[in-house]
Amino acid sequence: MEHYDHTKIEGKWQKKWAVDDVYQTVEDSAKPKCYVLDMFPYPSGEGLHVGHPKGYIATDVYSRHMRMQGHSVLHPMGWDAFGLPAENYALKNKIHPRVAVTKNIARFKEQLFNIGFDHDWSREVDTTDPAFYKWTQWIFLQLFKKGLAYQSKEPINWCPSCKTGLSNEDLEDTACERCGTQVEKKILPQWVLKITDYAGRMLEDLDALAWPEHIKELQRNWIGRSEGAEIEFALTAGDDKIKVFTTRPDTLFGATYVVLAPEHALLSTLRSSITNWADVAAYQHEAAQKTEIDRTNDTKEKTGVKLEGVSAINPATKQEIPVYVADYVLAGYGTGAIMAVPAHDERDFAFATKFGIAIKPVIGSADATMPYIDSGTLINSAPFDGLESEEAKTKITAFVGGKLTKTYRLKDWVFSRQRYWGEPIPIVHCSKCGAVAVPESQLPVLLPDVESYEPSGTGESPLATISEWVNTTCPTCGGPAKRETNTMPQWAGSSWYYLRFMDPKNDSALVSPEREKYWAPVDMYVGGAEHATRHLIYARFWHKFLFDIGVVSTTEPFAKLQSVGLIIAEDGRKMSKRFGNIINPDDIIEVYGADTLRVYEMFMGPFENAIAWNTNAMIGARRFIERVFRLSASVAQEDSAAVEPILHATIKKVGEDILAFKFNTAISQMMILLNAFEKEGVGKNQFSAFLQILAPFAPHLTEELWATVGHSGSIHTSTWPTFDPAKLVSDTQTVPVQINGKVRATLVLPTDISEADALQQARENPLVAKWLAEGTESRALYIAGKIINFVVDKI
RNA sequence: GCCGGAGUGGCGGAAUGGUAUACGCGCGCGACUCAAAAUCGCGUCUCGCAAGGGAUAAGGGUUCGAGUCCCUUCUCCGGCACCA
Repeated sequence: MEHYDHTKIEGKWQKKWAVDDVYQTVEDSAKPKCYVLDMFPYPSGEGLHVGHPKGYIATDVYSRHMRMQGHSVLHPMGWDAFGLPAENYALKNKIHPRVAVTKNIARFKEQLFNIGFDHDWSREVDTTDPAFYKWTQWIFLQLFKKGLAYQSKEPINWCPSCKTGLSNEDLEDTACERCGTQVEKKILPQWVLKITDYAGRMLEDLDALAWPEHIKELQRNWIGRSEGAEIEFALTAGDDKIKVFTTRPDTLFGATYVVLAPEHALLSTLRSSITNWADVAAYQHEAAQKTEIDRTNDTKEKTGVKLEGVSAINPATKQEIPVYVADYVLAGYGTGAIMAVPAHDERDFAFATKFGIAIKPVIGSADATMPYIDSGTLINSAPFDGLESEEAKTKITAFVGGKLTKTYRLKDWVFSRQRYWGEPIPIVHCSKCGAVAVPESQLPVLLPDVESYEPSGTGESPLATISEWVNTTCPTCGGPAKRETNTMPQWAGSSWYYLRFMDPKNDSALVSPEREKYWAPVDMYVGGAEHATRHLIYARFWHKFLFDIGVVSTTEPFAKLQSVGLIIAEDGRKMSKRFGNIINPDDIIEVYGADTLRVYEMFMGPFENAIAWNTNAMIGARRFIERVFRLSASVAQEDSAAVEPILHATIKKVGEDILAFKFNTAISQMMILLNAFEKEGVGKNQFSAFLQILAPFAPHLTEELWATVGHSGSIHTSTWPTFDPAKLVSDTQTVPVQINGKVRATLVLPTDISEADALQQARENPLVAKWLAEGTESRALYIAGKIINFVVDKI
């Protein structure tokens, strides 16, 4: 028998599959469809390491299985090539991002090709292709027209190293997620997307999604809903009112002061009434200087300034209470103002204690330890005394004319980047007409070539230096105008790319309604959990918007989601060029073969677990592949009766496990089957069925042996074998016998034996009889096919 | 602090409430070989000569029977956090 030459076999089939178009997407309305998608990669300059393909292998196994099960399968691949990673790589290596991206894509593609994936490359998309980003810009215009894209001059997160503004999702605590630099606050004119309008729906619709519970939980935390009330406090000066958000309107009678965030707009409005304005202004200035870290670090020591000359009226008690400005109240949450109830809130308690403000208990008993933060029965709140908190919340809110409301932790999406390598924002600024949408007929607004694409750091994009591009005419009035020079964030293209795969060549719509109806939603989406509060938030937001304007027919983009666990390096650290611990799949494939790599990565452990790469352990996968190859030489014409039950059990289990993403147990079951084949023999039909269920994992080897055994056509377009439930059970089965829960013997019993006969046989077994004789049998039970248990009371 | 998830051999891990440690790696012994590699066979939680006993982070409970369900505690991982 020939030696197993993986290089020859794998190369041969990869070429043939490409030539024969084996994996071309077929839109057959007679078949159920299945859209299987990976989170597409950034084509970085470092190429793929063995960790990247893990998710792609899983979707490959899944999509191959679905194809063999008779589905129309869409399994595409593309490139998320705009954004900081690609641009930083280009800057570092002194080549234009366009050139770098082209080169990197070619490299990635070759690496993916070597692993033998079933991607349909005729549907490849690239977010930096003008034919693609035309539609990214189009979506922005629709958002703009609906008032969901607006300009803001609020301070935003600024990364001094990447020299660009960032969204909340781009942060890792208070540092830039890309480079780890602490972000600063910077006031820059920004385009912001009103994702908060969708917060409620995004939260509510999570419940029905077939996503891992922990991913949904991450999103729930990120969106962060609080239910409470907005209540207005009148002032002793002027007509303005302070609107506060509180989750505890039941404690309103205990509100002994009000706090405004330092950035609160009302402060400057009240300037003329505030007699200690200099102190207040100084405090505002001080707060503005603090970084996010400073501000959140002083969790204990509260600071603030009392507004002199202005007081508020508690709408419940009608008492005059002081107003403070303090930075423990955040401008960006709720209304930027709170009613402070020191008796029932830890922060308010600390502040009131420091500043000598009255503390009035209104829940529980007056002598309880303060602050008492739980719900309870109201006191000191006539006429609401004696009510429970829950009921009081509604009644007190109504009593003072407030309204019950919800507020979210989620912030609007800062959408401008002061960088070169992104989609130009299709807006023209006209001194007469303001911000004007570029007409859709003029899309795409092409990203111009530029001599220096280095970020300026001034808060202006590098595009601002190209005057011939910047200067244009206003689409509305025809007068002189300037183009918007900020670009979109990296997340823009990835927020809708999955739609483009359905209809990648369409030039008149981002996706045709027919194609969309056929393929949507994505049936299985696979990627890292780190995208839970980034890409997956943005994509859901855009999708819901596209649903609202009638572009898509589903309210959610991704019906099912599986998160892939990282492969970490053998040294236990993250695989990174920095640590020099990267393993390149090309090297593994050269020595061990693509099928070995695929089987190993699926066998390593549960798909969601982060597991260290271990080249030693990978030998097991290689041995498995070789044993299958060797076994093919001793396949008999006649089937082996002895392996029938285990063969059918394996067909059943592998099919179920693939659907459940339990690839490790699917492979172990196939190993058990292979062990049985080697021991008991295997017939041609049995071996063929085995090859078919192994085919999604080891497509090259199985394709080769499929032909060797005598089949024509590709195994990958063959029909998945069916299992015969009648063959799952053999005539006899091994049943353990327990005495008081301890196994004392095992019996081989006919499958259809009655309880009485089973117990009888057990009692006659000498090992069992010995134990039964030691006491009085008080109970006996036979769980069919599972176990026999005798309860014996000791004498 | 709040919210998730997880703790099983030397390692990755398996186990609809029903023989804990499948499958694989590693290790040991043997066969083949002049020898080695590869391959194949046997063994491999722990105490014990054995009969038996003990062990799924710790402790309790439910059950004929618990890794699995319930309660308490500990540890690790992830998220959120001056969010009113």
